[in-house]
Amino acid sequence: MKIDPNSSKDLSAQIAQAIRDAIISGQLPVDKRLPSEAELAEQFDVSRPTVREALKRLAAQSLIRTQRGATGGAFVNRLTFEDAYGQQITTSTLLLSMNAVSFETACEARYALERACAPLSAERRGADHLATMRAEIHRQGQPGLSDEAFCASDVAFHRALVDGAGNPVLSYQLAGAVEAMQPLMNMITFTARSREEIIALHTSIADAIEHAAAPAADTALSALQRYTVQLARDVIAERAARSG
Amino acid sequence: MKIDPNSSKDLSAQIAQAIRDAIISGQLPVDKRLPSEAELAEQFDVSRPTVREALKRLAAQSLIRTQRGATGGAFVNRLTFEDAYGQQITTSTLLLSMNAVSFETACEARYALERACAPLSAERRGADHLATMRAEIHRQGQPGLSDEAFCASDVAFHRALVDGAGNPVLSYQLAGAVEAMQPLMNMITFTARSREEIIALHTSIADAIEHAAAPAADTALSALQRYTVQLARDVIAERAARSG
DNA sequence: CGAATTCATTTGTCAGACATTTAAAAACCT
DNA sequence: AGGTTTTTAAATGTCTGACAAATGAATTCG
Repeated sequence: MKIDPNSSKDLSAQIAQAIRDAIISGQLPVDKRLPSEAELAEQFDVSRPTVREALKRLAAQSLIRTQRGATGGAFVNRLTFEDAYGQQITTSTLLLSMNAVSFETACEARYALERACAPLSAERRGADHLATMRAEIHRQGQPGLSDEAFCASDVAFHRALVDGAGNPVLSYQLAGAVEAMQPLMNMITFTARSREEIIALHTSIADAIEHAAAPAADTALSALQRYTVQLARDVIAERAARSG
Repeated sequence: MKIDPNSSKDLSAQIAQAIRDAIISGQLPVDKRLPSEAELAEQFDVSRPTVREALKRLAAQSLIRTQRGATGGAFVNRLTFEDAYGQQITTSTLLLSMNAVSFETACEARYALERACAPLSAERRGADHLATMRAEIHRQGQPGLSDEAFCASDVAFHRALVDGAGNPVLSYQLAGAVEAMQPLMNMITFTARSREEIIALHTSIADAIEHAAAPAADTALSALQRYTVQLARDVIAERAARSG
């Protein structure tokens, strides 16, 4: 393999891309051991620190894992759904916080995706998913629950709804949408009144899922979306009034 | 800032996490310049190569960018939707190829999400989105089109449908689902007969979007999903018969 | 034969050096 | 004085060489 030393990119970036391409194309199968750092350095005709920087780039994307010792080295990592969840959540969170995405836009995307899961969840959810939803609703009604705990419970409720669809690819896609919204949601659920309303809507959703009533679930989710957006508008308007 | 040299993790991983947390929490705003590598090395009490490995990890996630020269350094990067698309596509592709996700599961997730976009797209799509969809349908009918080109056109068609919803967060989420399916789709669209059927369904979808007929779009998308799944089943069955 | 030890391999970390890029400061010429 | 060229300083990019630490395998010893 060869690397262009006159490219605009770093050597380590080029090497990382070359290895990444080999992994994506299947040339390097899962659990395959890469050559040692010294061997890679010789193959690419660069120094070991440069190879190491390339490997760290790949490790940051969970594409490889490394092990020390005699039989150690860098191995192609099987990307698990859990790894992917984490990356998706980090990326989605930063995307929303850094790009001035309006609350309504984020909310619309989230509920559109969630409504897509609802019919599948109504059809297939297990007893455990329903039990989780009920338990989280109960927790949300506890007096003295902090805003952070309420939002975490809210996330858990919606995760259970999504997981009920029994499709890990969908769960992965939704993880980012649901969890990345949490910081934004934190701003608008600080009054006791809004909690009551949200709990009532959650109950409607759980009822619909329990009775495999997909249209009712869709209706309740739409209502929750409308209510959430309205709350956000009120909060923003009140803030503007107070500061203006 | 301090780092635990006895942790199970690499020093560079710990340092990367510390800086990542600072970015996510907002302590380090967009375009803020990080201390120089030499200063970071002193602050964390490690060597410069270790700091560099940490920075490369962050660069791999598009969290920072670096610039050489007198006023250069590492800057907190604004994560663009485009960057996020790319990461999402890479992650989704590997997730599907490494985890023995069934074609049907992936297909279900993709069409569930796409059907979630369709009503919004029917309501809001611009003339450009519709024009793109029509142009791609026309291309798909050209004789002598390679399988790869047909699939690329298929992706472009569905991207236009999704982008028509006018919600960048949705487009971002769907990018992974649609593009990651392309390698899988490549396997099943190699006969002229299947192309005709797919083109007919694409036309139904475009018609529905043009006339803001959300239910019709949903029906056509469902039909396309069913047809795709059936094609995949046939292809798999035929392969089993030929090899068995 | 089994347990302890040695050994070789590989990643993790460090120190120091030089190359390259870049913008600002200084010097210079008109 | 003004504009151009040169110099300089600061920062990242890369290399060399070395040592530490972990780990499995080979070896030695009881």
